[in-house]
Amino acid sequence: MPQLPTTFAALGNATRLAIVERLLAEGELSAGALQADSITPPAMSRHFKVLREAGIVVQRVDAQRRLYSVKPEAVQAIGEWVLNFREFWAGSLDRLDAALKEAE
Amino acid sequence: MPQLPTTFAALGNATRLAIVERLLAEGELSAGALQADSITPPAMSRHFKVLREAGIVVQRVDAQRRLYSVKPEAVQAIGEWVLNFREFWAGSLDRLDAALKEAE
DNA sequence: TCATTAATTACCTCTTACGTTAATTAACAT
DNA sequence: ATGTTAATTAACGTAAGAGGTAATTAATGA
Repeated sequence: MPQLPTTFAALGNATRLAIVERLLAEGELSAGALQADSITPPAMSRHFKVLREAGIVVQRVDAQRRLYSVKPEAVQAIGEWVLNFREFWAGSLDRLDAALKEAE
Repeated sequence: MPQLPTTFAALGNATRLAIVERLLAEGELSAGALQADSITPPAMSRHFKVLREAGIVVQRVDAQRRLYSVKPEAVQAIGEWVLNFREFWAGSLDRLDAALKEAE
């Protein structure tokens, strides 16, 4: 499991964040379906690699297609990081803790 | 208010994430108090600038000292991003939504 | 005033990130 | 076999990120 800075760094790029958001909203999608027309396929391919290596997405092979989906643990790790500092929120978010635990 | 990719990018560096975590845990601290000995003051200063420009911290001036603290909205924005995709968690995190709203 | 403390800005170096086009690999379909 | 589709790897250029030393600004204190 990669470090949190690595996760944040991977999401710190608008193209990659958009990929992850589409996968979260629509579920598993192929590289082709995720292709943005403002960028070339090789560039997209490298973004997928960054996301894979950061442990944010997993790749599944189906013939020539590469199907991607988000790893729940990655998003959950971010949620838990926020919750780790819930004292900062003056205790108003205590229920988040239980909720995140349930999702495990 | 900066974009989410900018926020993630700012936290995507181990030194800056450590700064933010100390501020969250200990509250307002001066640049000097946050100084890591593995890095020079100028380098730290530039990290503070990145965090300021990303809207993650605010600077307060006290004589020669610069006092930093975390902007709650920034951490909250991350929490809300996670929650925006709560359907992904099979509805088990619905309560997070209410909790984050309370913290506003 | 002059030295000290706190932090930043200027300048330079090196590495990584991100994009492109061209070439390649792999699986299908005819 | 051959062409087509899907995606990646190779090779290359440019820009941004992160670090250092030296110089500078600003406030304090003797």
